Amino acid sequence: MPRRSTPRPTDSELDILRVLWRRGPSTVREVYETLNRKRPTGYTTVLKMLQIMTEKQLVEREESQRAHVYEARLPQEQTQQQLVGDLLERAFDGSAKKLVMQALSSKKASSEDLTEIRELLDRFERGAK
Amino acid sequence: MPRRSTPRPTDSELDILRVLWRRGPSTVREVYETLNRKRPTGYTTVLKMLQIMTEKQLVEREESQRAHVYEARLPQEQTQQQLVGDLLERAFDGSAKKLVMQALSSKKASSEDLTEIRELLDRFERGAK
DNA sequence: GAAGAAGTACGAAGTTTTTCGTTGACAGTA
DNA sequence: TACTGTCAACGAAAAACTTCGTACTTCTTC
Repeated sequence: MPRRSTPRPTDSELDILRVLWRRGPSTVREVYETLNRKRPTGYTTVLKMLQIMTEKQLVEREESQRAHVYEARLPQEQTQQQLVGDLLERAFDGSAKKLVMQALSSKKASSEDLTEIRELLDRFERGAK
Repeated sequence: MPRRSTPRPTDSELDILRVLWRRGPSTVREVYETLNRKRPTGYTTVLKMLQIMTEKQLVEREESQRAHVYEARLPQEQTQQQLVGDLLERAFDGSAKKLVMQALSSKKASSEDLTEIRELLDRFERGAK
């Protein structure tokens, strides 16, 4: 039975997705070399991860070339959406306010960022009140 | 060697922590009964989880009574802080702005919430610029 | 004080996640 | 054609997570 929605990526899977989002479609070797700089990993480890992620539908595989090319199936924003929504339910009892406030105190945002966030707030206030 | 900082709680652990935060210090049975309403679970499963969580220092155990009393070791806010900070690094490349924007679009916050967030923004702007 | 209820501890088994060695296929080259 | 390097596939093993049965202890009540 096919899965309705992609499962939440694990930590390692997210590491790989981040590479794919940044680089775009990539071969195993490319992912491996990018990843290896941050966190020492074996080539076959990355390969296996990508194979598993293909099964889970987290990535898509293009097999026309000898070196298969992998691509994230969902855009970064959609996965972020999923992860935030998930955290919201699991740890914040669905209170977006609390999450936002914790996020803002957790890391300084720049002045420009704060302005952008204000604009977003305005748009929300006006729109879906 | 003692662990410097508590590990990130897993999904099931978070379920239990949420109960403890809501109820305050509780016996296994109390946690079990609260949890069981939402998600069918065996008593010994909850017990085992709490034992493991004690080892991981996620909870503290008071053994003076026959029925041990468990308590979350960290306040909810601190754990939320940890989880948000973690997600921030892992999925948002450290951009609090993006996280906040995704959080706000993920779930409607009330008008009052938006106002509170604005106040927080002001405080940030003024303070740690 | 024996029976039963309620509790903890322990261990085991199933599942998922993570890592990597080995094998065999394929391509380029001397 | 044989050698060398690159690749995917597979399987296995270790670790983490999750669940629960069983055994033993302690308290209560008749």
